[in-house]
Amino acid sequence: MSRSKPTIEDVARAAGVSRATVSRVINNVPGASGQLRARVHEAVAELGYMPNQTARALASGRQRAVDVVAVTYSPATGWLGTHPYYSRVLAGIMSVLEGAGVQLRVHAVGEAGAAEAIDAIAANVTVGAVLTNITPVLAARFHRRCRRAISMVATAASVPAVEVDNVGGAYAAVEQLYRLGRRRIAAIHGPDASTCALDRRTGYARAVRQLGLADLGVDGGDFVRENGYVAAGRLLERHPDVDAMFVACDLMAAGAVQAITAGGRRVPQDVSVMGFDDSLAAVCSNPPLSTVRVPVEEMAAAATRLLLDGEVPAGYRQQFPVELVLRESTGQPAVPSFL
Amino acid sequence: MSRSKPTIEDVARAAGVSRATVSRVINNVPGASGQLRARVHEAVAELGYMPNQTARALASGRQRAVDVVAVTYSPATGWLGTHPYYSRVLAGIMSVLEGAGVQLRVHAVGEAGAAEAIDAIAANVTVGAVLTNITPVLAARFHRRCRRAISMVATAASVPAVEVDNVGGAYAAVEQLYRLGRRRIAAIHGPDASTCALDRRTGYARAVRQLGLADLGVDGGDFVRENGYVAAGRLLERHPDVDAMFVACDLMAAGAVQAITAGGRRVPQDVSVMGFDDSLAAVCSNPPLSTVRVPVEEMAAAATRLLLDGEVPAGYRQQFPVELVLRESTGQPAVPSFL
DNA sequence: GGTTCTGCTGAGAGCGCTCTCGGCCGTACC
DNA sequence: GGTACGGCCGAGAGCGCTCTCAGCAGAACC
Repeated sequence: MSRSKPTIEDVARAAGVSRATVSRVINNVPGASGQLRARVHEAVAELGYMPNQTARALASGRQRAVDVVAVTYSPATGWLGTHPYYSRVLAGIMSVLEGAGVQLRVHAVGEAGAAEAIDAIAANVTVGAVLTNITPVLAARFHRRCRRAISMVATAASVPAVEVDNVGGAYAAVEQLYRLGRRRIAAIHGPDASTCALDRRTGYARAVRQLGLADLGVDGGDFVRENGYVAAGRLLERHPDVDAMFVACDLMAAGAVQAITAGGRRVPQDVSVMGFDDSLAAVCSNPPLSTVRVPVEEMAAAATRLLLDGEVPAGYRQQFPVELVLRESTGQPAVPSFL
Repeated sequence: MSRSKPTIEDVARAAGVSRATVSRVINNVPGASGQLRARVHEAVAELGYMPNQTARALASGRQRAVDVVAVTYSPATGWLGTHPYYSRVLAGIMSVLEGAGVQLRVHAVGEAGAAEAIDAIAANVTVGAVLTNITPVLAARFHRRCRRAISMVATAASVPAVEVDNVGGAYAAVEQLYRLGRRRIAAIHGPDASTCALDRRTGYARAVRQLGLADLGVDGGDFVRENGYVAAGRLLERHPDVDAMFVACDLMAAGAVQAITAGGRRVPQDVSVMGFDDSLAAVCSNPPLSTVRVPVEEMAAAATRLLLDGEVPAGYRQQFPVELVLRESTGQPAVPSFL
């Protein structure tokens, strides 16, 4: 006891009461007189006692932790360091967890051995899990093992999800470029593996068809800036008359802006650029990016709240609105929108 | 048993062995014959058994989790969502934890009640804690409660830390601008509460003095882009002949670039800009930022490895090198450095 | 005074696992 | 044959806590 941390037993002995009473006091449940309460509090303070959360979790059967599961497909360094999306997810979850006495656990799952890792995580879920960047197959597997889960994008039909109208957002983005007088509106698409990317591609295709424009879409590949840079360069080479680009995510759009200006064209005068997400990359770009705002933080917060409220019904869906955010990359607004 | 998850007891019964044997098999420790091993594995597979990590942690006395503690001083939304630094810390930790069977727990601690929160976290540390953005007082408190801790910046003398030569980095940055022919080198400083910011300020001051230049430093405030934008605007107004800016962090530098170009000047021709950190903001800016690279991921990874190796000696320091990364914001390199 | 009721309190049985310890058996050696 | 030894295996004691349940006062009522 002198060396290791004091346990509830030590407190009980010091206060001259039973473990049960100490437990009642520190958990603030009724059934202990004011007198004993004071004695216990005194002993707690004196010993510097802090309850062992692990033991508490085991005994009560409920640990309070939300798990974030991110599947990483790229090499290794991946996900968190490189894409602002994940930070936003964590920030959204955190905002709900603060003060709720619930921990946040982060799991990165490599592609190899993903199934086993998923199983292990699912088996140890407590409050619930927020699934990020997960394939439908893995999502379904997780949900089969553990119902307390919700995905940040629509995946397998059974898996609860918060989602956003990617098709409509992309459509609105193209429409906005059209409204600004652009007629050669190209697109840089994201990876086919991402349903978000596919939906945004669909929205673009639908819009250009509806507006009677040429489909100038190219594959950009993964959601990283470099790909946006390369794709934009290729695009300008192939179609020098392009006057606008709709890019599948802000990070790629930031790369596209760099490529466009590096090639001697001006943004937005010669080529307007529209991103998607409204992430840090959008406001760090120069000029700042007009973009389709995806309320990632709000979505993650909502998902977390659902988990805290209990099991989420299978197949549950909550749709969030997207919103056009106009900054300078599509034409000078009256006042810079970011001040 | 039919409803709830199978326990080790169920597996033991199914395999016709004792709990101890099952434990030996699933933990892959010697002392079980190949025959029983097979039986147990079979039973595990059949029941879909997954060990309860909480019980395992309690029994063995060692849970395997690294805690990241971030103190948030700003309003609420704060830290993770807005500054790339934290993502990099998490990414660095993750890279070490992957496959080590160690969890990552994230704790955001508000300014109010920080002391209590710190105590609670310290009492439940297992592998150790990585302290981020913490004040010396809180860091010392944490370290007093729990030795298995390491800070991402040098704080109280007793608290182990990984650190970087901010003074030298700032000095080198200014020197580089000088070497490029700049003579009116301004600075946008970070918040006084940050020791990093103070050190970078010192490095700047020392450099301009040494080089015989005017000290054109202004306070930018917190490490956010908006502050960089505003400060750069103010700077250009006050000193229209400024031909370079050394900015305390990339995020602010990205804002500064926006303000400079919005004011009709060109980067780097009219004003060179040098950031600090080499974060996502540096490569998303346009033109991409020359910056002082702080190897945050490597530092976080090293800190994590130290914790995994055991208790870190009080007062431990590990210095990491900074490195000038030259991109276009200080003059066109031969080839774009980011391709 | 006897009964019932209520409110505190502590004993003790777990939660699901790890890990020590001792028993048992088979082999080796004298 | 007797002893020593080493490899397997299971019994059982925890890990630090929660929570039920029974006991025991003291108050209230007839």
